[in-house]
Amino acid sequence: MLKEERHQVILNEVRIHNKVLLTDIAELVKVSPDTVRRDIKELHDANKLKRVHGGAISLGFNHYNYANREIYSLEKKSKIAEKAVSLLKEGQVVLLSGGTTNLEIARLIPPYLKITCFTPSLPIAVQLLPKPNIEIIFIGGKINKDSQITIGGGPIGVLSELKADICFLGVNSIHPSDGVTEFDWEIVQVKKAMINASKKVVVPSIFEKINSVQRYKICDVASVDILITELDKNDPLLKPYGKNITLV
Amino acid sequence: MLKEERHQVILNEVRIHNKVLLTDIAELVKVSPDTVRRDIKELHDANKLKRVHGGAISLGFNHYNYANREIYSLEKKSKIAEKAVSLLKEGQVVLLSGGTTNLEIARLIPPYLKITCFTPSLPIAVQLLPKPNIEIIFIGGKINKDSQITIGGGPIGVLSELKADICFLGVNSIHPSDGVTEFDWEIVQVKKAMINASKKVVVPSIFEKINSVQRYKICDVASVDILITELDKNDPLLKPYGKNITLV
DNA sequence: GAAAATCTTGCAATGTTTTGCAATATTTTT
DNA sequence: AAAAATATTGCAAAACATTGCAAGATTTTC
Repeated sequence: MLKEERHQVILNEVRIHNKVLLTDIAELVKVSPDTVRRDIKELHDANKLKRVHGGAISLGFNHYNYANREIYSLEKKSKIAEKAVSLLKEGQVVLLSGGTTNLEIARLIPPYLKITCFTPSLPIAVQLLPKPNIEIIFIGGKINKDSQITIGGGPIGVLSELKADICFLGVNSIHPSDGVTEFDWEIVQVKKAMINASKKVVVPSIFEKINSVQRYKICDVASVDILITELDKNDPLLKPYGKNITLV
Repeated sequence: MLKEERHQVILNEVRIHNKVLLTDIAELVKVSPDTVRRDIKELHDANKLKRVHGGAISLGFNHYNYANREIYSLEKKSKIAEKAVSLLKEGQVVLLSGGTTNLEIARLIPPYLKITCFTPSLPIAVQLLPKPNIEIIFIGGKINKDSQITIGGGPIGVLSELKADICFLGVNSIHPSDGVTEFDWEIVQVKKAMINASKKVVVPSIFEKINSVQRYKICDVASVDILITELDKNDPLLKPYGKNITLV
């Protein structure tokens, strides 16, 4: 049995039971306890579980990692969010996907601006709550705990009946020829529905972190109307995107 | 059982009851009192709880940040929420309306209990988020900023297709002859839909505050299966409710 | 493609942590 | 102040972890 396979077995057990006993795994996959120990040590170092005397337990119990996931890039994020907010006009129907950049946008939306915001993101809804002039419509469904957005048929159904003026689509990866991609299949489905549900698609993203390709495709670059980054719109790095996209 | 697990059990008990008896834990997890003592000592050193003679208490417990009256009502609320949580069984589909008592229930749901929670309440969804075994379905729609729950056709539509095992219905007023009443018409509609969407309706409420009548009617007392209050179930004040309702 | 370097795994010797018990001290209750 | 409950301490057995090592597998280098 390959090491990778054992790792998957261990992580799966942790996922199901929130813990594993070292001896149980050793017996289950028929290797020495030493090997399992080394496996657990590796997974611990990779921050996939917490190694403890006698086995390992799930990280899950105290994970509030969403809030402080990427503090260092906050400044760039604010810059992007400011540009994004400047696109908003009174009376618009705005669709906000999840993600920390969109959360920052939500934070910066002026409280006196009368708009309607649709979102499947729990933190974004909470962020918008105190702004008196913003009408919030939460797109309900099953909550994905990693991304803290709703996924599945529910949200997709709601989105199919919506045509928002503008959509801020938080993305993990964008590439001139491979388009917008994502690593979670269910999130891809929601984001596809969001694109269909909007007249205009805006991607606000830290350029440094997004010029990459992930497993599943959301859409072509051509489906994106506006790309907002921390860079100047004339920056040569953005040249490959310039033909079909408005840069901000 | 791993040491880390015991620690989680202890912290969870402290979270729920604001205190633990050393002997109770020893019996619960079936180890010697000495071991529990050592566990509590460790958790104390890690500043997770306060070690005291005979067991441990919650850190926040003696902070007089609240007015006395609020602490008083918080205690009642916790008492009610504890009773409510004890009704839950693994695998159930649970419907939680909004309100502070239900928020307290959400707080006390053990993180290792595998249940599915439907809720239209933003704070309750956020409260449930870190509990790894709970599947959260947010009932989407337009958010009412006062109550922080979704209202209108969206939620009512979703609820019409649901049959939950149990519904915790937060209420403002209940009266033996006038039934359950509410002052906001839109919230009434959602709560009516919740009652229809559940096999069993539980009303958890501070008795002192609810024995009153408001503008709009949600349902008769007969539609409520279980009434949970801070009072003993044999308290004469509850007598008028006793005929059709199980008191807890 | 062969040799060298690296990685993986199980074993054994040694070190550490965990746990329950018993004897003794301290605190709380009556 | 005595009785009861809880804490502390030291100890020993068991469980678990660490380290170094060697045999075999895999990858890299030439």
